[in-house]
Amino acid sequence: MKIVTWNVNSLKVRLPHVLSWLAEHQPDVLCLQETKTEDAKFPLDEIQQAGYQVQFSGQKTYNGVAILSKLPASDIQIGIPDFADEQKRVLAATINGIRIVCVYIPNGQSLDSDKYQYKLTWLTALHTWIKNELQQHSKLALLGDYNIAPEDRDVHDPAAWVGNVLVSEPERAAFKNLQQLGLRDAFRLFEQPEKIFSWWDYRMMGFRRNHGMRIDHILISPALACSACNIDKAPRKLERPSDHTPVWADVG
DNA sequence: ATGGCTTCATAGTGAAGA
Repeated sequence: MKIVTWNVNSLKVRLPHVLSWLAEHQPDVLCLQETKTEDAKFPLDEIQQAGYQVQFSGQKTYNGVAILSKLPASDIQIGIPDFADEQKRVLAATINGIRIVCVYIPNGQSLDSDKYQYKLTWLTALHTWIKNELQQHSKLALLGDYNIAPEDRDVHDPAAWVGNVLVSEPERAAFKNLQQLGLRDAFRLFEQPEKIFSWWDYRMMGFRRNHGMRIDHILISPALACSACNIDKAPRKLERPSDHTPVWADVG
C-alpha cells in the first residue's frame, strides 16, 4: 500500500493540488493535516469523484485532519482517547488491515510558551495511546506533521535552530520514545541524500535556498514491511504551494 | 535583525504557523 502524509495548510486553497497529486500518484491512503475546514464545509464531492473515500475531523481556521483511502475505513477514532483536546489534530482508521493514525502534532511556538507545555503533554498522551494501539494492531503506521526534526541532519542549519521549537531535547526525546515502542522512521530505513526536507519557510526564499526541515514523518510498526519511502518536492514548486510537501511510503 | 510569507477572520490589522 502506498501511504502518504501531507500538511496542506488549508484544504480549501490546496484542493486543486491535492486532486492533481491523487490523479498522478494514485496513493492508497493520503493523510492530510491543517485542513482548516469545518466538517460541514469539507469538499466531500470533489474527493469522492476522484475515487476516494474520506474521513475527516476539522474546525474553522486552525488544525483539522483527514484520511483519504481507496478502500473502506473502519474503526474510526477521532482524537486521542481519554485526552481532552478541543483542537482537531488526530484521526485513526483501519484500512486494508493496517491501523492508520493521522496526527497534526502541536507546533509549540517557543520553549517558554504555554503552547510548548501543551505540545509536551500532548506527546505524552500520544505515546500512551499508541502503545495501547500497538497491542491491538500489529500493523500500524503513524503519519503526520510531527513538528519535530528528529536529528540535526533534518535541519538545514542546526546552529541557527538551537534553543528553538522543533529541535529541543524534550521534543526529540518524545520522538525517540515513540521509536522505543518499536516504531521505525520509514525515511531512514533507506539510504538518503543529505539535506532532504519536508517543510520550507515561505519567507526569504526558503524553498529556493533549501532552507528547510524534515518534520513530516511516517513511523511504522515492526510487523509492517516497507519497500520505499521518499519526499515529493514537486508540489512545493507549484503556484500557491503549501509550505509542506508530501511524504510517502510503500508498506505492506 | 524576533522580521521576512501565507492563511484565516475580518473589513484594518492581528494571530498563528514553523
